[in-house]
Amino acid sequence: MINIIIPFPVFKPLHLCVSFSNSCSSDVITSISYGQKTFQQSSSEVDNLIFTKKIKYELESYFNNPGFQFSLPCDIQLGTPFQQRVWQALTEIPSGKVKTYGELAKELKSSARAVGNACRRNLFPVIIPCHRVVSASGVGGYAGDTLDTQRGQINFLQIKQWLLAHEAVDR
DNA sequence: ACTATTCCGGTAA
DNA sequence: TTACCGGAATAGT
Repeated sequence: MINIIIPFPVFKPLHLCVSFSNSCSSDVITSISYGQKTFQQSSSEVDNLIFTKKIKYELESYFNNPGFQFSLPCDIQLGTPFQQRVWQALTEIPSGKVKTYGELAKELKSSARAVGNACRRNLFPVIIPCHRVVSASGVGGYAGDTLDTQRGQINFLQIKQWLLAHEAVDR
């Protein structure tokens, strides 16, 4: 498995850690997580330069142009069958638009709460845009944070808000 | 027994 | 009428 680190705009010590592996001759991203600088960037001899460049290129493109469409392969099968359905649906929400947990639930014939769960478990934040799902009354949660509860140093809701503002969603 | 929810009824300003 | 609480309903882990 290979990790690459990409700085996240605005939120100073914040980075995106992208992990990928090469399973039978094709590269797939296996997870993306938020971290603060101190992370180790693993440089393997087998490091696929082409793929790491593509990851960097696509993320930088998105940060420069919110309408950029990702084509990076994610190993969506790492999720449960239900999570796979939700994550797939997320990829179909275009930049600049949002859906509520309830709306998505209706489309998937599930419940708002279950959809929220699947979003919370999203292994590929930013490129699978779980930030485009909001609550009926407000903004909803992000990375486990809600309006009431915050886990680490940063309140990840600010990041969700930033992503939405970046995509020119008014709310 | 937890959730990144939502809807409806009651109450108060 | 609007705003704000409580509680039940809900589906997946």
